[in-house]
Amino acid sequence: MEKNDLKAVGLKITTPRMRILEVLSSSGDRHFSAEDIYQHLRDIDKDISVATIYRVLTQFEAAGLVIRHNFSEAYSVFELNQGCHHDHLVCLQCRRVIEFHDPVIEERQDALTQRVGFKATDHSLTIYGICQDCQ
Amino acid sequence: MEKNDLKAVGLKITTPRMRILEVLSSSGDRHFSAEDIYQHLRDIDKDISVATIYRVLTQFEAAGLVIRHNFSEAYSVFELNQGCHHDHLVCLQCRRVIEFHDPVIEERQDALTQRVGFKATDHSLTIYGICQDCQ
DNA sequence: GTCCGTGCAAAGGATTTGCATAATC
DNA sequence: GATTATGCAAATCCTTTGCACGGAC
Repeated sequence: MEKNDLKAVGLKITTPRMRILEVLSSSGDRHFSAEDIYQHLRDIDKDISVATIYRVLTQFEAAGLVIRHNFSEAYSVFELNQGCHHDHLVCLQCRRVIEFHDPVIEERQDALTQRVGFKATDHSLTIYGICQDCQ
Repeated sequence: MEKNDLKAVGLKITTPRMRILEVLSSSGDRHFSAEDIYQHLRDIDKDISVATIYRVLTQFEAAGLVIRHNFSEAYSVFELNQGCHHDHLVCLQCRRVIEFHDPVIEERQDALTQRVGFKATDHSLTIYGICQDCQ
C-alpha cells in the first residue's frame, strides 16, 4: 500500500506524508489544492501545518508521486500520479475536474513537436466551461 | 489603429492604456508578463505604475482585447487577442512561446465536449519542453 | 544518537485595493 | 465640471523559508 510508495521514492515514512497520501487517494474527488488537503485533515482532527503540506506536495511532485496543475485559478491543484496520462475538463461553476484521454490528440501533438524540432517534456490540455450538472 | 480598439470596447483613451497596447503589439515577442511590460516602458522612459498595468490588463481581458495565460510559471502572461485561436509551445529554457494551431485537435475537443454534455467556453493546450534553438 | 521532518511565524512574490490626485470627455 | 483613471503604498493571497524542536531509523 502507500507506505511502499514512499519507500520506493526514498522518502521516510512520516505521519504527515501518510495523511496527505490518504487524502489524495481518498475516493471521490481526485484534485486538491493545498488548502483542500488542510481542511480535509483539519475536519477529522488530524492537524497539520500548511507549510508541511506544501513541502510534502513539492517532494511528491519531484518524486513523481503527484502532478501539479495550474488551472486558471491563482493556486495549484494536485492529483495522485497514476501513470496514465490524461487531460482535464474544469467546470468554472463548481470547480469539478473531469478527466479524459484522447489518443488522436496525443498523436497530433507528437507529430507537431517532431515537425518543428521541439523536445516536449510535458503538456497540459484543459478545457474550461460548465459541466452537465451545473447547466 | 489602436485608439479605435479602445473606443470599440468602450474604454477611454488614456496614455497608460495606449502605451500598454503599443507594447503588446510591438514586433518580436507577443507574450508579456505585467513585469515585462513595466520594464519595456521603463526602458524607454515612459514610466507607469505596476498597479495600472494590472488594472489595464484586467480590463483588456474583460473586453476581449487580450488573453491571459497561466503557463507553469507563478505569474500570468498576456498576449493581444488577434481573433484566431491558437495553442502554445513553451520553452522551459528561454521562456520563448511558439504558437500553433491544429484543426484536428480542435475537432476532437468539440466532439468530446458534445459527447459528455460539457459547455466549453475556453480551452488551453500548452506543450512544455525545449525549443530547437536551446537544444 | 544522528539526521531529516515538522511547526510556527515571518518572509516572499504576484496581484489587488483604498484613497487622494490627475486626466479624459 | 463630472466622472473615471492613475499613482502610491498598504493589503491580500498563495507559497516558501529560517529556525528550534521532535520523530524516524
